[in-house]
Amino acid sequence: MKSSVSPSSLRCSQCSLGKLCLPVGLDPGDMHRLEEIIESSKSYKQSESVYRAGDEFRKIYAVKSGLFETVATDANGNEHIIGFHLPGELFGLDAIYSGRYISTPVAVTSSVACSIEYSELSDLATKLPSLQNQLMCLMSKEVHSSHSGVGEYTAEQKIAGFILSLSMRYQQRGYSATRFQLLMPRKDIASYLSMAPETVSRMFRRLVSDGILEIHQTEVNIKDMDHLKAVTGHIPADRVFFSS
Amino acid sequence: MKSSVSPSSLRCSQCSLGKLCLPVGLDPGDMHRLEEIIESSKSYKQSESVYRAGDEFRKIYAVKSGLFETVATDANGNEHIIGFHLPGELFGLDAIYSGRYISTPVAVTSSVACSIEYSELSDLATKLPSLQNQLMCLMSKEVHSSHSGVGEYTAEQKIAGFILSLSMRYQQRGYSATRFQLLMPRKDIASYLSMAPETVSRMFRRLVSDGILEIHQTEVNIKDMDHLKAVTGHIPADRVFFSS
DNA sequence: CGAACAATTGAACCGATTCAAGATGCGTGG
DNA sequence: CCACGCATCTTGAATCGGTTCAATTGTTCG
Repeated sequence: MKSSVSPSSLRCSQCSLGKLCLPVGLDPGDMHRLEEIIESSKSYKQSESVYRAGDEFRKIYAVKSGLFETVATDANGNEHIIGFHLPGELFGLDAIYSGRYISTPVAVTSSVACSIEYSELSDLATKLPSLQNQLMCLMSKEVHSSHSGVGEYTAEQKIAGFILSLSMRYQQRGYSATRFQLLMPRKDIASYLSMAPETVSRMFRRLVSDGILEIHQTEVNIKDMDHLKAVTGHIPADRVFFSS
Repeated sequence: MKSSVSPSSLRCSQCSLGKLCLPVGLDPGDMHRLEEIIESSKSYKQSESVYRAGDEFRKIYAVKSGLFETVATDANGNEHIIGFHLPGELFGLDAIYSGRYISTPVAVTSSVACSIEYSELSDLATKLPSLQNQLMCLMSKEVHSSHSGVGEYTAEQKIAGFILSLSMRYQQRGYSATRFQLLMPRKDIASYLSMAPETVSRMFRRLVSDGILEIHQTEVNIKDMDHLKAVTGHIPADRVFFSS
């Protein structure tokens, strides 16, 4: 039996999301059926949580505007930021396995998100192979991103990599790659990167004094992208891989 | 439209794999159709690689026996171990997104793996909703595992968590949870945990002198599981989450 | 304007790395 | 079967990066 999905079509070259924050690459008819199961958007005030870790998994969410961060509590009761979710990105996908959400998404600023009942999405994916492929692609990307941060990095490399990751993700969603807002507090960046807030400050200062960045309050301006990439010394989450 | 997939059935309570190293939970007929697309097993000698980072993505692989580790090269040319794959576990899933493998799986000892053409699996999943669900579940588990290691941990916690993770994964596959072989060299454990090989030795020594472990060459014996869990101080990859 | 919180800066401390040396295990050949 | 050589693992001491603690500056908002 010849496969109906060619290898090249497996590649998810365009995972950026339309205004409905869902994968594109579907034909208009399929897209319409997808839109039908998307629930209406909901606004979240600052510090408001979408659901709580431990809640039963039912929906996945897409950020429409603002910023969400996911918080997980470890066995010792310490909270860790395990991810930031920019407009166009999804969260809740990691709950499929256990059937319960493993982290709590919190709105960093006033934000808007929409949701999709996973069981309905799953059903629809059965009927629309291209949607199924998009979903697998999204999940794979998550795995990819999780792994790309692995390794031994200095505090400077982690900060540079963090800024670079935000830059690429904003760019992919159609925003500027060189100017954007750092909406999350320093202590949350610190938690996400597993370092002290003081170190975050010091590394920002170093990157600024090296002429790589400009930072004024929450506003970031990347002055020397090449130099920034050189500092990271690792494979960014969204980097195209090359054969070695 | 009522969903045909109830929320409870979304939970992948039994992700352990049968002798064919693929998800169970399929009815016999479906299982048979799945078996048909599984390619014959292949043996790999020590240090032999299954594919290379950068190769075009076509297949996913399941470990039948032995041990594989995946190696990624960062932008500076440094190699990092980003994962170990025990019998019954899959690798190659992170390549769906980019269409190319991002890491090179290497046999740590003489090992056996089988493969499945992803396009055929993807096609079949369209026809078998339960298979699609199993695939999503597996991917979700990968994301889950990747996140669970996030956070600031001491060298001792990382080593304890590593041993605990292996223990749970071996147990899930029907092996002993307290006695198993540490087939990978210390330097690869060190790379995986982002620490110096010397520190791996020191931490093993500490856990042994605390009466938590016994280690003789590659043989590990967990003497005090509760104490081991207490030392980790984080949420192991396979731990059932609780609401806080 | 002033209070409360967030971010920055400085100095001492600590854990992990690095460098160097010694021990152990293992395959090979005498 | 033992001796040798190589690789891996272990152990010790000095160094370094990041944390911690403490104090200051900056920012936001009632």
